[in-house]
Amino acid sequence: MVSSANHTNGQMEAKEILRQHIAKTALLTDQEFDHLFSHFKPMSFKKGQVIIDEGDQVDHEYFVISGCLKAFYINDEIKMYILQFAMPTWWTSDYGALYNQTRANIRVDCITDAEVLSISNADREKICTEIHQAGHFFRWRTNRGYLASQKRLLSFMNNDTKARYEELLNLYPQLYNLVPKHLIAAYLGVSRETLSRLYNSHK
Amino acid sequence: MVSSANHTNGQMEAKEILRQHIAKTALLTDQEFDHLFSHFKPMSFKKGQVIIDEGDQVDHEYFVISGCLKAFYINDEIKMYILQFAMPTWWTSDYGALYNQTRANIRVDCITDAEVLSISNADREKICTEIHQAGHFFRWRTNRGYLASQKRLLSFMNNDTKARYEELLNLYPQLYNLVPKHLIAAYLGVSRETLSRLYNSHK
DNA sequence: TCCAAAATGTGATCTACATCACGTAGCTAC
DNA sequence: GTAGCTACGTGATGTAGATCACATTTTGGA
Repeated sequence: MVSSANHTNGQMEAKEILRQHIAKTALLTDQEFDHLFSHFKPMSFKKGQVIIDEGDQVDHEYFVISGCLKAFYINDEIKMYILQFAMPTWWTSDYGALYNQTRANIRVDCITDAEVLSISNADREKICTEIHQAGHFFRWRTNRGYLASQKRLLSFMNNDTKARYEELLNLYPQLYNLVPKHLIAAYLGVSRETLSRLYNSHK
Repeated sequence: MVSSANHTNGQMEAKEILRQHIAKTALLTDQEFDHLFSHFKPMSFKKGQVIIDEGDQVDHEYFVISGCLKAFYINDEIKMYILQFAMPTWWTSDYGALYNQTRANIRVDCITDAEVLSISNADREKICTEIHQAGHFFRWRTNRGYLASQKRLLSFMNNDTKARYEELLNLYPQLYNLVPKHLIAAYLGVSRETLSRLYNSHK
């Protein structure tokens, strides 16, 4: 199901990407960062591979190095709603299952081939007690996710589908060519037909 | 604008409410909790009072002891969208403005008379470095807010207005008698007319 | 106690979007 | 190559909810 990334180049790059990502928010010494990084495990996935499935026990969260994942919920085995397109430097998991130690009801899989760094919930908590700045970083990171979710909620209440579609492509221009249109519809919360009509009408 | 709560009874109660709230998630000694609590400032507000206004500088977050606040966004000075009804033991603020040190665009005011405990962003960060379990608590708390927001987003995409209305009243049964209906509509993201028709039709 | 403002109910009409139905193009697998 | 699957386009029709308009009730101040 999962194979470790073993090409040294990829690992070095991943480490640097994580370092720069954290450096934007928290100041860690090289030693502190090395200690933190030692708890992450690099992983490679193929397009379509499932990282978290319905009902799984969830112990890890994932930091995206390359590629694109999706975190999604499926209702009654019929309708799919995408909670997040996880692009490079985003974190993803089923945070409900992870924090409350319940079974997953959010799923995560790969839209493209992807490289990620994984860390267990226990290791993250441990690091946060060992390195204050790491604690600061993770509080900030969770708050950032909260704000993104809140912003999207507002957009949902305030804007129509067309505006939300343009907002999404503005945020992630790569998305248009990267992911099938019906997934974009599942993110916007509209039917694929409506989305199709949307960008074929005014062009 | 703001008056400190000076009735000793109220203060004792507030301290106990916060203690029990934190105890559910983190283990603090009495000394640690006293230290933490010393950074909180009790405040009393009257119904209708504004705690955070558009454009304010935001330095504090608020823990609700009694009463009900609302955190909301107003679009084009016309439409109001309620992000949160802050009931006892909930935390609220404009977390975007608080974390990023930008001006408030989320407002917070009082639906009823209310007692809260306020703490500054700086003090919270300081405490998190001083007391590991406090850091654990605040990471958990932010994650809880994130999950609530995510759940509401899913509900928005998946359910119609009636289902969301029943979901809300199920979560906060007190709300029906406590807040005007047009505020409930502003939380559900529908017009007050639609909400009115909703519960007058099937009764 | 009474008045003005806010909250609520209800009809008529309009519209964005869902749903169903069907057709085509393009991949992938053997 | 071709069978089958997935992605995508597009018409017809139904419906939840927005919006406008106005009546009625409730509430909070002076």
